[in-house]
Amino acid sequence: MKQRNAECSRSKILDVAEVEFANSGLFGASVNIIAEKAELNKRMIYHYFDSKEGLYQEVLKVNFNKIFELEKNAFSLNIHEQKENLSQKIPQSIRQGIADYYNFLKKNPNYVKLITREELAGGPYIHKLIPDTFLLGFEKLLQIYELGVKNGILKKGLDIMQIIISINAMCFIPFTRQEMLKEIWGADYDQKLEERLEHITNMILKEITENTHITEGDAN
Amino acid sequence: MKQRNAECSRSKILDVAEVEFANSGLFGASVNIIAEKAELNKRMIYHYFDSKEGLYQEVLKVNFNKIFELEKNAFSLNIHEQKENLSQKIPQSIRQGIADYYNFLKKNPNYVKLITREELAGGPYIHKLIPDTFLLGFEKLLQIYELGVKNGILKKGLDIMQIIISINAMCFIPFTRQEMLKEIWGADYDQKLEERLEHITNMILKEITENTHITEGDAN
Amino acid sequence: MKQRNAECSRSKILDVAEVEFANSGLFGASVNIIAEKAELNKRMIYHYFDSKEGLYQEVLKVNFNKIFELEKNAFSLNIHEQKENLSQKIPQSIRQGIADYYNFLKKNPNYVKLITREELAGGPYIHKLIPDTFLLGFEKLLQIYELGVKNGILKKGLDIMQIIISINAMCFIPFTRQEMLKEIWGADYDQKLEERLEHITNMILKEITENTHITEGDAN
Amino acid sequence: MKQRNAECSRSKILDVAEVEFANSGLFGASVNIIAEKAELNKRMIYHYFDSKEGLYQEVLKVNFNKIFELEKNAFSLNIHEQKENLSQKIPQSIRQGIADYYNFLKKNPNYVKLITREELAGGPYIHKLIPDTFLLGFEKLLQIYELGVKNGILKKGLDIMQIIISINAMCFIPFTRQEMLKEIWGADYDQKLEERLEHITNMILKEITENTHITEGDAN
DNA sequence: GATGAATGAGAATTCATTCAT
DNA sequence: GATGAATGAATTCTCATTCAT
Repeated sequence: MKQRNAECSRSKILDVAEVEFANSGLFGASVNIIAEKAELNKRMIYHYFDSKEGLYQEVLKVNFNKIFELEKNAFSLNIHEQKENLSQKIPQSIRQGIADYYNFLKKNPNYVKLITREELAGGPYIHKLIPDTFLLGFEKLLQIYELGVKNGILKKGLDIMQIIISINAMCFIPFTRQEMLKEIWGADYDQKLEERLEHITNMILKEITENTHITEGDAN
Repeated sequence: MKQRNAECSRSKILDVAEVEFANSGLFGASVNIIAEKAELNKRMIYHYFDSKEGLYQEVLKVNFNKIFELEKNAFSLNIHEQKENLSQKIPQSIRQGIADYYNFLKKNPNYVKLITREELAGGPYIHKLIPDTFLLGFEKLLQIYELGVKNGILKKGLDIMQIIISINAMCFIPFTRQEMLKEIWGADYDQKLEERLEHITNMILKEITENTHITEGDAN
Repeated sequence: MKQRNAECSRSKILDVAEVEFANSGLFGASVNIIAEKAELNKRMIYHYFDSKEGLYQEVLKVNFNKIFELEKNAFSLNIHEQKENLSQKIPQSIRQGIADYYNFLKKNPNYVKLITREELAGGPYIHKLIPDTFLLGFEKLLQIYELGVKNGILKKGLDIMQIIISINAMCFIPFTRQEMLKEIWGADYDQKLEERLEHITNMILKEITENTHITEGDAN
Repeated sequence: MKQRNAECSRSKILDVAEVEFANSGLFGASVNIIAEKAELNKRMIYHYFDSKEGLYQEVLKVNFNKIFELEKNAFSLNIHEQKENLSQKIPQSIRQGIADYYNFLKKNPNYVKLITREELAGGPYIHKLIPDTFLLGFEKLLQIYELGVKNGILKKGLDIMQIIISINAMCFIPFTRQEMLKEIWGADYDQKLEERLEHITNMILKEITENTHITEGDAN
């Protein structure tokens, strides 16, 4: 395991670096500590990633690939389906999309932290690649919204970007403040985290669907 | 005269440091650059604040004082007022409380960034002082909620903490991703920022008030 | 002397660095050793010169300034003097110019070594500043040669650049191979070094003057 | 077949290393770059030469062997030849010796650079092997000089070492400053290089032969 | 014979900090 | 109060070299 396995060494460094960069930032993280925790010689970091910055960028890239992967299946809805189903399928698709996203973040809290840190710094590394990080995972929601409006299922005239921003915000925050919430919620942490998804979904569906459609309550 | 200079130097350092720490973090910020931008000798920083960490803590403290100041007037509602007004006053108070908070963040984006960075790092400096940073500015909302429930104005059984967390999240996010939004929204930035407050308020009131009460639409 | 004297510290570093770079080259020299020998903290090198390379360039600059200073007085000859003196004055001026140059190199063997190292490496630092390092100290010789030819004192049709190159070569070599010659010549080293100037001057004057003019032998 | 490859690898490394050491010095040259340029694995360098230093010494050795080879035929003059020919043969032999040496350097500029770098550093590697690098290629000149003096062809009382040093200097310099001269002389470079040999030879012969003997002009 | 992974020593450089004036 | 010189520890990074395959 430890001996002479390039792929293993490389990914070990990446894993450790992800945690360090997420928790301490590009500057706060130390190459020395990353090497130590990866149980590898410091030199290997430069062997595989050229520089601390190179490693950082690779960590970002790996994380983006994860979300890109998610995006492929996000908000799946066959637009050509029969109309009679839409009033159920559209809210269901939104509900599912938010859940997928939220659960992705729950599994990848470092993704949240890395993105947030990048954004705080003005996004020196991402913004060239990804102009609008809010849309990551939500590209298809724009089409679904239009479809929903056309069929009288979703409210028209909404600024859908504001809604996407709010979804992001509400889904991100338990992971940007993970440490604190773990302490505050204590044993309830896992429970509260699950409830939070329901809370977010309800708020969003209430905001986005026409009042005549019943969208919540049946999920619990 | 000299004393005034001293005061001026001190606050100049604080102002510069706030920006640097907000944008670059405790480790990313450089004492040299802070001194340069403050147009003062590096030595002065140690004179007034003992260390970089000392300066950082003072910056945090200054920012907390601002929000404590806000808190004094937040969600003002004389609980002993006549009951017939409550159905209007409670939503109005909530609306006002969110607006005050949001406008405070708009005026103090560094506050947002500093808190967020602290939380990302696990809050090594704040958590001893402030166990729950979500409550900053929202202590009174808990009481108002209970009053609202007792009077049948607000929905009962809500997890009010989830709602406070969501207010925080939705209000914070335009300032944690300020740079990106400035670029994306361009000339509309100010307009969108104002609209966002309305968006947040509507979502929260819709979530928190009983359906029979009309809470939105009359604010514009 | 050692305490808090910027000028002194700076020049101490320069002096030590000159020796180190001359003997070991830009890459062979060590910042650590330079700091040690200068009895100063390594950090000061970066304080005053930004980088090892910056220090190296400054050392070159200092050495060029020395030769520029020499150049001002080199091959002094008032061209408007009466012609009857020229047959003596021109050879005398050449003799003096070579002697000044040679004695300069004797006093500044590091100059020789630094230039030679630069040239061996293709002159990455000098060539932008000084396209033709052979001419350093010999700019005026070109005019004197023309004057001498016009007055029938110096041979016409000579490639004066080849001669300047040869003067350079013959004057440089005892200092590029200083260590070896010190060992070979032993106690005679100083004596031989003086004789060498005579040897060079004689060869050059023999090459450059018309045969009818007696130019050597009266100098000893 | 494989053995041939081995031989090829070894000499490829040597060739590349010669260039690198000549242009960048022992410290400036990088084992990595040598391996890259030789299109071989770095490990091979250690396989064949044990260490960077070992490789460097081998490069020096190879270059010395070249000049030793030259020396065998240098300044060829059968001392027992009839005296009536000596007045022609001795100058001719000197002329030939210088030309051979000069042309050797022209073909092996790296030899020049390597030796010069060694000397600049105080000759840590050569001086144990070769106490007097000036004599490389000129051992026989000492005997020829004595023969010339005895026969009244060469000036007596000359310090022949100074002359050998000057030959070295004048022959070396176009290759220690090769890059610069290529730029300055441009298209004339090859022409000037040839003329330089004539220039050197004439100066030396003028210096060394009795005035009564005509030594130049008839060689071209 | 050949390769790429791995290493430890040491390089240059930067940092926060303190001293002397 | 203010300044620039000086410091030592730690940082990032590079080097020659060795190991395992």
